[in-house]
Amino acid sequence: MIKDNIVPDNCEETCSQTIIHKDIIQLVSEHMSDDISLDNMAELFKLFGDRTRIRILHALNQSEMCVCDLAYLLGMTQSAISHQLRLLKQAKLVKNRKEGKIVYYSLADRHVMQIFVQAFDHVKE
Amino acid sequence: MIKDNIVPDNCEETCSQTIIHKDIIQLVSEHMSDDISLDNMAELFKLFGDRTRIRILHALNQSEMCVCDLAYLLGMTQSAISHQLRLLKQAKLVKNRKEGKIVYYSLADRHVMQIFVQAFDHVKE
DNA sequence: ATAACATTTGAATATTTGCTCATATATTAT
DNA sequence: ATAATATATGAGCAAATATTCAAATGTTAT
Repeated sequence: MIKDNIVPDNCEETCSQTIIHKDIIQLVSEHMSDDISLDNMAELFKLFGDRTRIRILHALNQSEMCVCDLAYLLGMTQSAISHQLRLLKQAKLVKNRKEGKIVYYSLADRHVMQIFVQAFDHVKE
Repeated sequence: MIKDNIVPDNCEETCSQTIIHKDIIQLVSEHMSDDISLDNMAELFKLFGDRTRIRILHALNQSEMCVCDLAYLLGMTQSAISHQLRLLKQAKLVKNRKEGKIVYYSLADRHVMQIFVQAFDHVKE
């Protein structure tokens, strides 16, 4: 789908922003993904972009775990862990099952961990 | 490499945190990556986890661009774009070349965009 | 019933972070 | 030289976010 020209012919006069390369802007804007997709990506990456959450996900990639085991493993309060698990669950990155008073969390989507693994390779240079 | 037991035998007495499954904690802790790697990953994802930066990266994936063209394309001030480009450059996600007074930015590492693409697939469900 | 325990949740706090605004730097044009 | 332009940068502000603390919920044991 080709977008309409986003760069008006008279933009030098009407736009506050300076434009140097009309042609490049026009070309790139035609291939820009819609904002919603990019926003969703940013939201996904935002969840990965936290030390606590990434350690939780990495741990759950090894084994299903309950909240207080995670808290002990990561050296954090159970409340802090619970708050983060809620965010991860909202994003459907983890799921849980209840067994008596204990709640076990696990990864909801193996596919997501592929992103994780690929980033891990990159970080190791 | 097998780590030493991180769960002391007498932990129920000495630890403030309750431990329910010693065996699982021991197992998972043996396979936890070192904190520095996970921290580096979190830092990388943090950079991806912002609407502006992800749009910049997506645009630069189409074509090298200068600062003020990016500003126009994304509808933001040149200063805001410049600040974000600085962060992306620090992380070696983008590089730049100078031609007169114009600075052209481009992706520094095609490999990084693989992470981007994989996440994009996931977001589209 | 009551007590103990695992977890959740809301409010408060502290930190981080993205943008704006003003200014500085660097290059080109006159 | 001076002016104009492209970019960079520092300070300040507002919004977002992670954790703590206290209290609520739900389950099991006595």
